[in-house]
Amino acid sequence: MITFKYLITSALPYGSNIPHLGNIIGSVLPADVYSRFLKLDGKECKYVCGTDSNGTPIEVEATKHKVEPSEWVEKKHKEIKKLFDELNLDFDVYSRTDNKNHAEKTIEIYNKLKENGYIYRKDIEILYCPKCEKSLPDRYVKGKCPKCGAEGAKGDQCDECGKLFDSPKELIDYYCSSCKSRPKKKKSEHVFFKLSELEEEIKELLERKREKWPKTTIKITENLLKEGLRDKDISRNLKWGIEIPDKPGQVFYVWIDAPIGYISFSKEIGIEEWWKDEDTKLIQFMGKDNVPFHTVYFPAILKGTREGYVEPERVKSCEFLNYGGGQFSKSNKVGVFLDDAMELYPSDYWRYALIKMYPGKRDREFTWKEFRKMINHDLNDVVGNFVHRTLTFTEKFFESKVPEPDLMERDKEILKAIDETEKKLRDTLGQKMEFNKSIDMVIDLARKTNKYITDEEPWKNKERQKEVTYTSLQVTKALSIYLEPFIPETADKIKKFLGINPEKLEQAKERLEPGHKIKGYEPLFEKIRKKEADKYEEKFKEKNNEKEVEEMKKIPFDQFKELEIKTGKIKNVEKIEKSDNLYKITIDIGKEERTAVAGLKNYYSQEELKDKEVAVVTNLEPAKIMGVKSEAMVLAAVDNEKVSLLKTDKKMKPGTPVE
RNA sequence: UGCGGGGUGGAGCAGUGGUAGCUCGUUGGGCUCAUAACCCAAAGGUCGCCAGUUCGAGUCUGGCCCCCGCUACCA
Repeated sequence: MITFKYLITSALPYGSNIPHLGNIIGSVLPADVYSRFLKLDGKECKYVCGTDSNGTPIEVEATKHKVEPSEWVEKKHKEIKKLFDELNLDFDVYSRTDNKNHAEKTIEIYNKLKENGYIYRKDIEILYCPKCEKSLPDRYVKGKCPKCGAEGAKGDQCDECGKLFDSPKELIDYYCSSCKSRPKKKKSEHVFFKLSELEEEIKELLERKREKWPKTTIKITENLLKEGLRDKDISRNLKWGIEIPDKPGQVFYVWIDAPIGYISFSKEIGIEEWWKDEDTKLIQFMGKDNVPFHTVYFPAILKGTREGYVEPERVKSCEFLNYGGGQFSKSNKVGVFLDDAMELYPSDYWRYALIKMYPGKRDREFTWKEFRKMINHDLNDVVGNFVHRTLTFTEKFFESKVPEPDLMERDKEILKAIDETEKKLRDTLGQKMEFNKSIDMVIDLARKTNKYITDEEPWKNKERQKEVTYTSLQVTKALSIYLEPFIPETADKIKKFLGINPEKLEQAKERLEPGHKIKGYEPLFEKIRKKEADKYEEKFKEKNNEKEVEEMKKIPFDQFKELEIKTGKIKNVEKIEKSDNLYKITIDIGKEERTAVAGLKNYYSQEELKDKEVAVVTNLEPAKIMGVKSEAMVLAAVDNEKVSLLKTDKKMKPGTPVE
């Protein structure tokens, strides 16, 4: 019989900040539950993970805090590791991608790809910020969205209207997001990976795994393949990252090196060869946004080495857990983060609630109300109280010893339910990875037994005391085992109460011997009061607002002076074809006339605008918007619903400077 | 724009052709061993809308309306 090796990975937490609840339930927690379950079932299983320590956001975050990226990552990595420890995530290795071992592995794989002809170079045009002295990835360029006119649209996509940009240069008045100055265009030679040549192999991979991967994973991958795979730019003009050996000054794109972390971390614990062992089952956990990297890019890279790496057996992706009507956001700090969480409640509270909320099928919302309900009702009332009453019976009726029963049909039914729960667990958790359902099965066992106790009334029916106590104790023991993958601290507590130390899933079927003495007990959980939950709801709402204020950046006066603002008189207004909101406006600014493209159509009619005297920025770099060259920018007060042009309150000559 | 997911009693969800279910909440009752807990019962749904297939549809088909997500660096 083949003994499979189970290699569990979860998407690497990104080291720019502390993960939030969404990050936890998306990857590290389900992977932990799963690997704990496999280990409990006696499988050979390793869970590898680590901090993704490279890339721009970390560099940006470090700069913001005036430290070196290495220092920043060092700090965050330690914090994250400590928090994960508190959450009882049972990694076999939790490393990081900014160590030597990882860099070597990445370079080794890159060299293999190069040997096999999958690497080439090409010139591309990038944006470079002279002030920050660095090139800007799309997301770090901001500007006004040419479609909806929203300010602060990111270079890859406008958050307001969803418009996608091929290049951040499509933005009106684009600027560097960190220093607000105007980036310059620059040519740069980049390294490309011939992903297109591996398209067929990836398609074959998908076909092979069609039965095994979950539906969402398949869909996302199919979608990607439908559009056809394009070669991938794998280099970045950054300092912080793994330097490309034959391309000094450039580092690997983080998504190239990050998944390689799974391999390099495995190496650290001496199981690198699992990656080329056909008996290895690679099981990967991640949020849905990470799927392409695990079903397409990473497998393509591994295939490109021609070294027989294993394919992912299962790629479990999860939908998003949202907060306050939107997504949790690392960059905007919306929602509850792991450090907040661990300060407030015990690890098992979070583990339980998050698993229950596991967004397997659709996005879900984290609410404090629901959190409180889950803890108070499921954990406290059902599990906690069940264990407590069972142990009380044992103490009161039988001097803390397991009684010798004379089992009736009803008792046997409950005992049978213990064994059935194991089967259900294997199915819902082991096979189907339905996290929320699987923990429900376990809680149900306690629920069912609670009902049985109430029906049998052992406090009244003295002749039934033995059987009911015996049976409830067996259930309690089973719970201490079944709960372990989900809420290990609680499971351990119950084991201590009972004075046992089972380590395998099958042991749930072995009964506690009559005469066995229990060690003692205390309440397992404490309820969350309504006031408390309400307070936190308020608190984490406020947090948002603070953040917005923080984002307001001060600029030196000199920078302001660089802007040339003048009064101008609108001469002519034309609609721009195919545009929802744009006008082409001709403005008299004194010595000359300028053309401006402005998003005003939804707010002003052509007639209203004509002959208006307005404030105009006249020294912006011209930008082409919807095919029209815009050489000036009309200033206006902008709200979500209203837009009001700025104009002088006395009559001024067109072209008068504004200071 | 394209793609995906979803719309089931007050809330959160399960349910892929055969009497509409679970947890919470509400109301009433039981019990009093236990952490004001536990147990029972009731009320509450024309399963988003329309048309079709079928002996029979929440479940299949077509159209429509809403919500949400993804669209290649937020799990």
